[in-house]
Amino acid sequence: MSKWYPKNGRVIFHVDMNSFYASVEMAFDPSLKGKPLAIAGNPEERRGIVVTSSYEARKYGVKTTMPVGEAKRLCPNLIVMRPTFDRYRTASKEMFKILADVTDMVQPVSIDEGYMDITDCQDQGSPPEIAERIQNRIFQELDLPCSIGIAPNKFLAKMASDMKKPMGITILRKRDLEKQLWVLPIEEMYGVGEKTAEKLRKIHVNTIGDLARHSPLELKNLLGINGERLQKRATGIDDRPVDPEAVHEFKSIGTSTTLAQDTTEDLEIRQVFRRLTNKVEARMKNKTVLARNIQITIRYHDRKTITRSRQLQDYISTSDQLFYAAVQLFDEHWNQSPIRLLGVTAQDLVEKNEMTQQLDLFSYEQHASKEKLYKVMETLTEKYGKGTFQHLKNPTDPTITTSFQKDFLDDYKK
DNA sequence: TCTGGGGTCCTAGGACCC
DNA sequence: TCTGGGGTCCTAGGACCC
Repeated sequence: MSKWYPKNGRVIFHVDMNSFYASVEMAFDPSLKGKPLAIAGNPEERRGIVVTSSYEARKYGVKTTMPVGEAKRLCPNLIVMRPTFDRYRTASKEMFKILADVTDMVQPVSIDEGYMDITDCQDQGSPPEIAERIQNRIFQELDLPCSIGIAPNKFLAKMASDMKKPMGITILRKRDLEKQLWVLPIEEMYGVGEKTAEKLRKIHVNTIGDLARHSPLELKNLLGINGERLQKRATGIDDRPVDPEAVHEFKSIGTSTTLAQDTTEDLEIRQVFRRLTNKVEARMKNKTVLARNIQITIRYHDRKTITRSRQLQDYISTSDQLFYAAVQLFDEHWNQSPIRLLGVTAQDLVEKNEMTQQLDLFSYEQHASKEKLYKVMETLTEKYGKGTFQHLKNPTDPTITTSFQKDFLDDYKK
């Protein structure tokens, strides 16, 4: 058994649910099993693209992001369903519960996949045994298929889980890279998309093996830091840890919507922004965060898309605040042509509860009077509400601009 | 039959400071 | 007197992933 757990190394799983949305619908309504099924938006509202399809549908050439019309042409018997996200979220939670029974070292990366570090799970059996138990439990208890990749790091585990689907378990050892990984075409590598593949093909890098063996300097010149990283991964090096906390560390919260019809109507645009900011507010409340930066997205009728963002004076969270900031940006930048999509994203987020604990940032030991500092902070906290000290990293910084900070300096100098 | 919605990370230029 | 170089912040856009 110990041969599975090297002294200087890790054992990483990547658990990947197979055609997740379609599988959840089939578990919910078993009469769908064995039929070509696609989950897609409503074409009437211009959201008609395939999000997920069952393996039966894939046989006909149905693919993710394909317009529903085209999918139906390829597969006339295709059953098309709208997504029911609540079902997927519930199934996802159950799935991660099963993973958590093995170890706390689980990092969800999306609704249907996650990494596990099982290096310290030797008492539970060999990695293939553990993987099989996980796969069986998810299948028997939730009626959902998954594939699991077993490897010494995240990248290889991710590539491994992709090799056998559905219901595969694939072990990818360092010594097997040449046979199992290097033979794959370059666009199948995680992190290589259309643009990068095109560039790599031009310098005759056609497989992952070609990438591993190519001149590092040339790759750096072509792709920058990403070139170095991709090559490292191709040779089997990836030190990223499995981080169970990462899922809580949100960097942005945003929402966007494609309009049923392009519009130039000011009232309608404002109504859309109101809906969007209501949604962002609700999700920010859920996570108890505040934002100091707001970004809007405008997609025009010709699909040209622009983003405009602004750093704010204060941390905000309410729909009103988001709305005013968003509409202001919009009025400054809209070129008057018909709009296809609008979006609002809150960025530069901070945990609300942490805001009251930011006193540390002051280095108030350097100030003449602690008591005075506390008193001023107290007064201003009353005036502005709890959590106002987050952005006050250096109260003596002459460049600070927020109204609160000016007040603080004025009061403190007295 | 035209191409959704949710994210992350990286780059690059300009402003500004020292 | 008309000129270096490093560092950080801000903004816009692009690539990629599910």
